[in-house]
Amino acid sequence: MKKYDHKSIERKWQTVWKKKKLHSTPDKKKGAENYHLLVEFPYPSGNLHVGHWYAFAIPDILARTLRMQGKNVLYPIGFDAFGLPAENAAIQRKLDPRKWTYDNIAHMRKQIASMGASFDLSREVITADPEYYKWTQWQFLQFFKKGLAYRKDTFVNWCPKDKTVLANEQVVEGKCDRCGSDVVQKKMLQWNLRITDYADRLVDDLTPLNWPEEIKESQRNWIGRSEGAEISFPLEFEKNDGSKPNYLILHGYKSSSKGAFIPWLQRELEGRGYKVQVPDLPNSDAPKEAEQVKKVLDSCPVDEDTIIVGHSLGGGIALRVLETINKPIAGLVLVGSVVNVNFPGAQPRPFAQHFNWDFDYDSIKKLFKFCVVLSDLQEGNPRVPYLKFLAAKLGARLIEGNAKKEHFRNPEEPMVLNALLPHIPVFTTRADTLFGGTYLVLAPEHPWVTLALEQKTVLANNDEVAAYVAGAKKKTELERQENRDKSGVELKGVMAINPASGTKMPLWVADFVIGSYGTGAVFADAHDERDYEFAKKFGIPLKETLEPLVVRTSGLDSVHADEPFTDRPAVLAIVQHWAEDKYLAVRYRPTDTRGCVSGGIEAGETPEQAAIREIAEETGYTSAELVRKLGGSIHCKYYSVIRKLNVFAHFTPLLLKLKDATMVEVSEKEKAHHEISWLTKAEMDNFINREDMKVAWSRTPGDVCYSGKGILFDSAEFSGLTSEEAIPRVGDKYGTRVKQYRLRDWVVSRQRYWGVPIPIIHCPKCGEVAVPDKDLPVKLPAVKDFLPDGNGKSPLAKVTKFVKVKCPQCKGAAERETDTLDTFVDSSWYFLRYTDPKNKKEFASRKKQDNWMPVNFYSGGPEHTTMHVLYSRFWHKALFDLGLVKDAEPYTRRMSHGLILGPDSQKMSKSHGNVIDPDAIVERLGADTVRLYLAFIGPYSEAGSYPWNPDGVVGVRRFLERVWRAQELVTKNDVAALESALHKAVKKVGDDNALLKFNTAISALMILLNAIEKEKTVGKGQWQIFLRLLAPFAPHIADELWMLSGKKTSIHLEKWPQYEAAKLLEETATIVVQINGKTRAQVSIPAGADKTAQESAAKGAIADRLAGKNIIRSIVVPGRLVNFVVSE
RNA sequence: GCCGGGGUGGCGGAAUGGUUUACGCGAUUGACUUAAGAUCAAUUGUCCGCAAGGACGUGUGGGUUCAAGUCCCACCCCCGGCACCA
Repeated sequence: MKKYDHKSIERKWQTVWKKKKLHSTPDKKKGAENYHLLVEFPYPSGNLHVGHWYAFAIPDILARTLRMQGKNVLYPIGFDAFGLPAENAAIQRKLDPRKWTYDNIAHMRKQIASMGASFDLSREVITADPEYYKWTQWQFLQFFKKGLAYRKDTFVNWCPKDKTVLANEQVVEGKCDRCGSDVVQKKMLQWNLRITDYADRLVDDLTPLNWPEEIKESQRNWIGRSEGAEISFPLEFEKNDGSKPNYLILHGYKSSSKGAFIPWLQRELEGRGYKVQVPDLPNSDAPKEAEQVKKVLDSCPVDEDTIIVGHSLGGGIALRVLETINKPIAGLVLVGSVVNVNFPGAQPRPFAQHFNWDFDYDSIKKLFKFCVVLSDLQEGNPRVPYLKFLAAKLGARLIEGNAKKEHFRNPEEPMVLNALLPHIPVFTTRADTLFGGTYLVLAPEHPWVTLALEQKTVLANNDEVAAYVAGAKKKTELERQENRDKSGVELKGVMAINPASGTKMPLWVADFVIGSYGTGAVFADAHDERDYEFAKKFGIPLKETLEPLVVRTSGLDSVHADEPFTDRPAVLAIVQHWAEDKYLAVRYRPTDTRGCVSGGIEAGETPEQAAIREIAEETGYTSAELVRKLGGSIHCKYYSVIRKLNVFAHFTPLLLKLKDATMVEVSEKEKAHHEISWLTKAEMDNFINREDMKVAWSRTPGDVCYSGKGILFDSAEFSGLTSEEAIPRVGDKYGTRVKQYRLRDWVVSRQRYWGVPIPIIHCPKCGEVAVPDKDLPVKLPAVKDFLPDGNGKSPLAKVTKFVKVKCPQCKGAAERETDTLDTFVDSSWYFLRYTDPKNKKEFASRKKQDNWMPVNFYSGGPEHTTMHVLYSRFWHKALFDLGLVKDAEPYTRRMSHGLILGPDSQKMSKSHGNVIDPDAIVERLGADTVRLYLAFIGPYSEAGSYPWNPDGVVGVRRFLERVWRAQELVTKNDVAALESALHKAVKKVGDDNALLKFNTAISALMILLNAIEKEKTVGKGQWQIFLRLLAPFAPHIADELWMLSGKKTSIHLEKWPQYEAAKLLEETATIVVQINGKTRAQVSIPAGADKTAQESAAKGAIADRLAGKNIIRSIVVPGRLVNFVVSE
């Protein structure tokens, strides 16, 4: 027999498989169900590491097993070829990123081939191929046309070193995840995808998916949905003379004081006690500026508290009125203001000649304290850009949104009222504490703060606030996170009104409130730790509106569902020692309740009397005296084991102190129930195991914040409700129910060269125009200089030939978008391309997709379980909504594999010097050994981390050597003694492979080989079954031994062996004999012996031990165990 | 802090409520060998004991059960996600 020569065997079979096209997968195979097994395609970094082996060679075991089991398995691979490293190589080593990438791919293809994996290489996909990215661009454009892709001026993470924008996930603790530089915030126009529109579906659709909870949970956390209410807090400005603002409302062209929203607005304002003037302007159908302005000046008094509101043409009148009277007013609000006839794109209007549009913006600007321009986005050109221009000229706040009816023509237009009545919208998940809200806190970035600071006159302490806001903005995200000491400044001269309680609430600005979450403002109350801490620090009054309610839901005293509650007034008595700094700890034995003395208040008793009585009854101490009451009531629902009913207890928590050790005798019953000890404060913290007692105990040092759920008081009609009941009701009454997400829209713009060009043309006339399908792909041009230009533009911006184009719509001069797409876009749909990789007309035909979608099983690394999986799920849903794919979810099953660590249990890295080079191990021990070792190291189904053990690899190599030698033991006839072991192995390997528990499957193979070696012989048929079990794990040696055993065709075309249930049983069963649950002996009995026989055999084995003892009971588990329960 | 997953020999890990530690590594002893390596055979949870045997043992403490790594309760620790998120 030759030696086991892995090199020649592996080379030989890899060549044979390739030649026979063993692994190219047909779209359909007769009698075989299709199965799409997906692994994350690699980035072509240039070298295959152990992690790649773990990611590719191990799922190959499943692919091969399923194929033998009759499935038509697609196991595809490709390259995620765009990305920063290629560009860095280009910059640092003056290499062409294209060449660098494709050379790496060529090298990695060879390395991948050395694994002996059954990849269908004919379907290989490379994201940097124009044939691929043509469809990335095409899909992006479908999203663009549907409004899912949009450009927005946003604060983005800017890495000053890489000179590029980073996605949130590329910022790790405030630093660039690539170079470690501090990330700064910079405002730039960026392409975004509206993933937030899909947030709800991305969360909800997780529920039915049969994925590990871990992965679903990380997706949910990343999306961070929370449900609550948005509540508005109206603002009131403090004026010395107590005067209020008054309003002057000017209607538009062909309108009147009864037009559009005006009557409604007038009612709303007057209902709030404001004076409102609404003049009817003369000749509204054929207006003249001078005439209308004169009417206003003559009939409408204006003072410094006046807010002038102009709708449409009334906006122009308002400007002229203000310019003419030339004295200070409170504010100016322009609602869909008339477009200046001279503005580019303005339409000719009949009244144009009677108006003069030459305003002195600079002097008008000085006359108002604030100015707001309302713009309805439905109006489009030219109004929307004009209002942008106008707002800039006036230094006004521009509010863009959607009116109820275009051009604010609905009878009710809330946008207008909201702009007139300054108010702060606040998001809360705890509307139940609204009545206790005593102040508001705004983020330093809050738009209202920005507005107030711009006006300068709104805040009495403008400079102080400005300084605080500037300081907060200067801090990086990291600094804000690190410094948890609360800081803040009060906004003086303005108060908010609590819409529920009517309380006046001071406003504060503080950087613990996050500008980008919710509305960037919170209402603060006594039942939130942060608000509590902040209020204590700055001396802001608080108001409690919640008494704790604890419902015991675990343990013997957990409430019984569907049973009524009996109310019970009670005391919780915390008792101090007379001399030491210790407290009386009571353990109530029947329910293992550990805490303090507690008990009901009898009729006619005060809580104090009840406490003193209970202390004496339970513990015997009689000298207790009240120290103080520990805050308000604590409510608790639990099941009373003694009284056998649900109790709703209302505890009065008291602190008492014993004067001395005087005691009376405790009744036997109480003694049996209560275990008494004296514990220090720290010991008490650990001792108490019931939430209600913990709440009482937490109050012993004094005033504390209770942030749990409870029962409302001082909350009008909501008093007496529980938090759960009150949250939706209060929210509905004083606000609207809304959902908030941590997830932000996906910024896909990258100011980099080596990526997919964004197929958009910017035309000065037509705006953002999609590149027509016939011009796709927009090819990435060759460039010489790969450095970003430092202004936030990609190197493409320097390629004039690329940039200068004609607008596809108006044929005028236009410019191309020069940003490229985030590589997460490339990898959001690659698996679809595998189904139809050569299609020139579509990214993949629906028919071909149907063969392989949804993916049956997606195996990947835990590092991709949040972002990549989330992005590709979003992408797929967006395609689904466009009718381009048939499923709303791309992956039926997703699993994360673990991480292979270096031999020192550290992450493999050059700096640690612990990198295992798979090529070297393959050279020395063979690919089969590496595959087998990695499969054996631990369960593939769990994302654990496993250190590489060099001795362990040698161990599995030893196993393969033994397999090799075992071919000498093959004889003609099957060996009966091996049948049971063989069939067990067939079952175990089949079952375990399906669950990805390759480690235990291999152990079953080892057990079988051990049995073969013990018998020193194995039947040829049995041997060939063993080889088929081995084939998925060690495909090369298995095929070689298969051939040596006399077969002519590849083992990988064979069927998976079947096991016979009857043959799983051993001929003799080993029975464990126990006495009182302790193992005392083992007996062998024939398999299938009945219970009685098993029992009597067991008795025989331990006859001496049973002598003189009384067998009360015997438990027989057939084929396994007999347990005799005996008494002495 | 919230959520999720875990905690079993010297190590990686096995274990439908039924012999804890399968399988492998390592270690110890022996055989072969001049020797080493390779290979083969045996031993290998801890403690007590000359032994037979016994006691203990799956993070800690309780509980349910004839029987608990597994089920229930409380707590501790480790890993992962989120985090001044209202």
